[in-house]
Formats: sequence, C-alpha cells, structure tokens
Amino acid sequence: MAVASLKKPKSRIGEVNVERILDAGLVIFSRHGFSGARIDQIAEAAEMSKPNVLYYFRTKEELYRAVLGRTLDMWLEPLRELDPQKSPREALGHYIDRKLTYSRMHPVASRLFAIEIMQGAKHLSQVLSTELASLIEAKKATIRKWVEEKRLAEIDPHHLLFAIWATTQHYADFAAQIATLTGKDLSDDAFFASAKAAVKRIILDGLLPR
Amino acid sequence: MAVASLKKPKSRIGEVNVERILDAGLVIFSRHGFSGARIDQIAEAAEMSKPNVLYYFRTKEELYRAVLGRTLDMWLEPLRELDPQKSPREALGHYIDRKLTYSRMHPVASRLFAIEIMQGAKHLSQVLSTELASLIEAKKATIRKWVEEKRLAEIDPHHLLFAIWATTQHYADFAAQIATLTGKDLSDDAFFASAKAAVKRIILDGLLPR
DNA sequence: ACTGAAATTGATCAAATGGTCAAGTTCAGC
DNA sequence: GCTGAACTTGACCATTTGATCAATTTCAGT
Repeated sequence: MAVASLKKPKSRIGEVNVERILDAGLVIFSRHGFSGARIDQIAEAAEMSKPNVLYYFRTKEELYRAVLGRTLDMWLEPLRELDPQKSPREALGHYIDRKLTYSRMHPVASRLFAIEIMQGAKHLSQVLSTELASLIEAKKATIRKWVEEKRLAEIDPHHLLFAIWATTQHYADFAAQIATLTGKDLSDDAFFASAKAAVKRIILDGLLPR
Repeated sequence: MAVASLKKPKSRIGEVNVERILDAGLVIFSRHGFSGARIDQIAEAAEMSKPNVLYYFRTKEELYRAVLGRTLDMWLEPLRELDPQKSPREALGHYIDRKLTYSRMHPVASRLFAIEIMQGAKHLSQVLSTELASLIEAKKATIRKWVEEKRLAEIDPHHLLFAIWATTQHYADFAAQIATLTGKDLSDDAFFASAKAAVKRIILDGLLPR
C-alpha cells in the first residue's frame, strides 16, 4: 500500500473490526464531512459501540486520516497504469475507462476525496505534494513525449490530466445533480456506457466536426 | 433574482448587515461545511456578535439556505447566456469563458455549491429540480439542433453540459490540488489564459490530431 | 428633542458530542 | 479448563455550540 495506515490490529477479529469501521467511516464522513460526522453514527453503521470505535482509533481525526488514506490509494491506482508504450488513443482511452469505472465502483470514496480537497486538503496536503506529485511528474513526461511526436495536440500535460480527472470524477461527485437532471447514475449500464463514449469522444476527438 | 431569499431587512443598515453575514457565511460554510461551520466564526467574520447574526437569520439552517441561494443564482447565470443564434464554436466558447471566469471570480461560491451537491444536495434539491431543470431543458434543445445541423458531433446534450461544467469548475473546486501540483491558480493571469485555451481546445477540438 | 422600531449584546440554557474509564466478556494458546 | 491479552460497553465527564432573552443602545421620522 502506498499510503501508510498506522493501524496495528492485534488479532483477526481486530482486523475485521478495523475494516468495518473504515467502511462505516467512509460512508458517514462522505455524507456529513469531517465535523458533521458523529462517532455515534459511525459506530452504529459499523454495528458496534462508540467506545469500541475509539478503541481502534484513538481520535476521530485519526480515523478520518485512515479513511482518507484508503481512498487516496484507490484514486491513484488508475494513473499508475497509464502506459507510455501504447498509443495515445489507447492509453488515454484506457485511463478514462479506469477512472470512470472508479467513479462507478467507488462514488462514495470519490466524493470524500473531493470534499477533502475542496475544504483545503488540510488532512492530506502532505500526501498530495509527495505521493501524487511524483507520480504526476512521471506521467507528464509521457504526455510531453506524445505531443513532441505529434501524436497528441499541443497541450499542457497538467491541463490534460485536469480535464480527464474533472470529466470522469464529475459522474461520481455530482451524482446527485446528474440524478435530478437525467434520473440516472453510473450504476445504470446504459448510462455508464453512454457516459464513457461521450467523455472519450469529447476529450479525444472534440465536439466540432472535422 | 431567480432563487428567492426570504429575508426582509427593515432598514438600510439591516440590508448592509445581511450582506455582511451572507459574505461571511459563504467563506465559513465553504471552509468547514454546514455542520462544521460555527455561528461564532461567521459572526466574527461579519464583525458582529453571535446573537446579532441570529437576529437576522433565525437559525443556522436559514442562513445556510440563504447563502446557497445566492451561489446558485451566480452559478446559473452563464448558462442563461448560451446563445442559440451564434455558431457552436462561438456560443460554447463563450460559455466556457464565462464558466471559467466564474471559477476565477467566485471560487469560494463554486466550492460551497459543489460540497452541497456532493453531500446529497439536501438543502437545494428543490431548486435543482425546478429552476435548473427547466433551464437545462431549454438549452438541451439548442444543442440538439446544432447536432442535427451537423455543426456539432453526435453527442448527448447532458454529457456535453456535464463535461463543460466539470472541466471549468474543476479549477475552482480542486484549486488546492492544482496549487500543489502547479503552484498556480486562476488568479494568475497567465495560468487563467492557458487553462482557458486548454479547456477550449480539448472540448471543442479534442486531443487527437486531425 | 421625542418616540417607537430596529439593532445589539452579555449572560445563560439545553442539547449534542468527543473522549475517558472502570468493569466485564471473549478469545487464543497452553 | 486456565490465563493473560484483546475486546467490548454502560455510564460519565468536559466542552462546544445553537439558540434564547432581557436589557440597553442606535436610528429614522416627526
């Protein structure tokens, strides 16, 4: 695992409980934010008493960081796969696939991560500037190479990555808005397929006729 | 104003205070979320006592809704301008301009709005499904017409709008992440210009060479 | 200047909530 | 079965915080 979680459950049952708490924490924190989440709620969602939650995580803050660390690991994974060997269409297309699948499979984690960043990333600025920054550095080189080889339009790698993150994460992060406008979300197979096709078309080929 | 705020300040000084409170509320709510924000902080930011804040807004919730209503009005404005008479390139380009300028001028409002939606839009689901939904309905027709006239690639209007919202709002909403990766934000003239050019290029022309 | 409405706040309350603790229960290894 | 460590929780504490209120000050219109 890339992002350390400093937990040390002493037994099998302890590990299971830590998992249960992290799962519950993800749901509750994403729904109410750090301050809005109550340990009571998390305990209830994890089906155990409040003091027991505090037995595994000494403070609410410690639990929150643990939950965040987990989501960040998942968030980073698709980018690691971006393959310089493939063609830009194939590599970027696959990246969009992976990111959109992430939005589909882990919308709650996506939202928690987003909310944390929007509120200033106070709890993971460390990780962002190390873990993420170094991974980005490597991928930027790949994109620049493609541009130099004229296999990609002249574009700043940063803006390219931002555009892909934005469009793909939008389907998880703004699911509530999308649901009121379309009545659907990514769990719908057809909607997932149409979203994927649309994002790829827009990002890779653009809107205007050629 | 499109979204009603039910306030009724009885005097000039009252109006001024309501403004001060709304401004302060926007900052504090966006920084800590609804539950995390304390009326104390808002009062301090508005330079008045806590009971005085509650004098103008009877509850924290009422204040929060008022702040939200304001941000939503600003959020809707650029879309209203989307002009069916212009060419797709001109109209959509202008829309991207306006949305990106909004991200530049009102990043805090953008984040508050985003956080509210991510946490389920509990406080504005009403407005989303009426105000926003009807505006979208009108604009969808415009986009469909462009597609029929072959002046736009075959694309679902919803996905097109989502892509523009996502890419433009991303610069405000994820400013913290962008800052750690690039060291810049939209207040930087050069960065604003490059972001604008990049978003337009990607959305309108796509990444792959023609 | 006078007057009533609007504005302002110190003091205070009641509920919510993060965290502690002592006391018990369960479990793995012997 | 015994034992010590791991686990579990009801009861409780201290603090925070949304909201109230009585009392005072400021303001606009006459």
